[in-house]
Amino acid sequence: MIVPSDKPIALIDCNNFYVSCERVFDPRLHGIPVIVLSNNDGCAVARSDESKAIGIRMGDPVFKIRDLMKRHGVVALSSNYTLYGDMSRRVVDTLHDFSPRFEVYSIDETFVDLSGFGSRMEAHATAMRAAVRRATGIPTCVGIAPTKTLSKLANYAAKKNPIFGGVCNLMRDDVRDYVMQRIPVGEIWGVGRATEAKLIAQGITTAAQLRDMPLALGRKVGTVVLERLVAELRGVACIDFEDVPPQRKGMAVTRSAGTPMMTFDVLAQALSAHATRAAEKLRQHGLVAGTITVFFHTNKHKPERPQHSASRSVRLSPMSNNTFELVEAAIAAARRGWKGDPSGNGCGYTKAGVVLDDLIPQEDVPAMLFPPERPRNAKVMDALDAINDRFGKKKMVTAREGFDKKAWTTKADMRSPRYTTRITELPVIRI
DNA sequence: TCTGGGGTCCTAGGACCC
DNA sequence: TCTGGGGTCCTAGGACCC
Repeated sequence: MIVPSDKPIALIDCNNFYVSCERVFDPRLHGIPVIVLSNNDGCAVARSDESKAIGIRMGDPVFKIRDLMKRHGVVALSSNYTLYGDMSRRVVDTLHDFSPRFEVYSIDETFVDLSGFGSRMEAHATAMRAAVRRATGIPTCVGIAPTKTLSKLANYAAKKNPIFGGVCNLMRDDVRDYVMQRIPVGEIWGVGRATEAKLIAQGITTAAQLRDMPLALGRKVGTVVLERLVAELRGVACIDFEDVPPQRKGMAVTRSAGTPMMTFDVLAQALSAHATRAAEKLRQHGLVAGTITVFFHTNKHKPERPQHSASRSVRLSPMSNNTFELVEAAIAAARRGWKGDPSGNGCGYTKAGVVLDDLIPQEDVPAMLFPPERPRNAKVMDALDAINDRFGKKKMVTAREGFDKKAWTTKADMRSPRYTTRITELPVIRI
């Protein structure tokens, strides 16, 4: 017998997180439309309320909204992940005081177990918001409900409707039903464009209607995922609370190029840089990879130009997190996928990446009967990491990557200072 | 001129085995 | 002329998330 859950789960979600981070350090950004751009300064990935109000949508490409931005004086900033990552850590640190059990779900959202707070849970959530605001300057909203999907829904309501005062509690059936009848099905966590279209075709347009859909029909229209989602909307918890992060399965470093990469050398430089970064990430997490895949492709938004895309994988044996081994493997794989004209020029690749799979903790690597000679051992990697840690990223790189990056590096022309993590970029106050 | 990056999960279908 | 069935594993691709 499956019974609905009565354990309250809170979702605390930072409002317009990237923009809010920027505003903490530059108060001039308050009250005006601000957007934060994706890598390569391509699209808007975060918008202030003012930017949303003038019609800028999530993911809008900058070149398409240039007029709108000019008309309304929109301030656009390149993304500054160093800053956002550090601010995110500070937000989570604050939450430690509010529950022994929480799950950091993304850079700006955390699920918090509020079991045991009884009738005080709303007051507790309000105190949590105030504490985060005080400690970091970041505004948040909280949704409370018996399942993760419903707490996402509650959070959405808290953000949309000021009547809730930033905390929406959907533990009560009547409030929950009221809210669910008013939320469009496409806004539900787990319903994307494709599923939304299928549901609307079935006449299902609200969260309440999706909740009342027969489970079997849910499975037929979608998959087991949609069936589970329907159950979650009924208050049956199907998605586990992961307070211990699961072992990650893959890892990727991919970038768009500032200008198309025409020659194999330039592509190899970019892929070397990505493989180098990927190896660093592996070592930071104490992992090794069993498979490396490289891919590169031309600009899909320009179908009138010649198109080409390639993806090649290599097994790493022995498994590795060694920069030199990964760079070598990446280039060998790229050579197999490379397509150039007779003069040696390629198609102008605009994006390339390195993907690592079959990750396991370094200490779990199976021993080999006949291990190959590996002169570039862990000590060299330690030294490499120590130098780049002390003197700054990319101070020491492989010759394959080199220091001349103009041909492929990503654009980030409007990045704010790394206020909290670089001593040279501290904010300065003049009195 | 200019369109992000890094993840997870599920399914279908082919290869392979007995 | 007739030519199985059931299981597992792997991969590619789709959908979704932030």
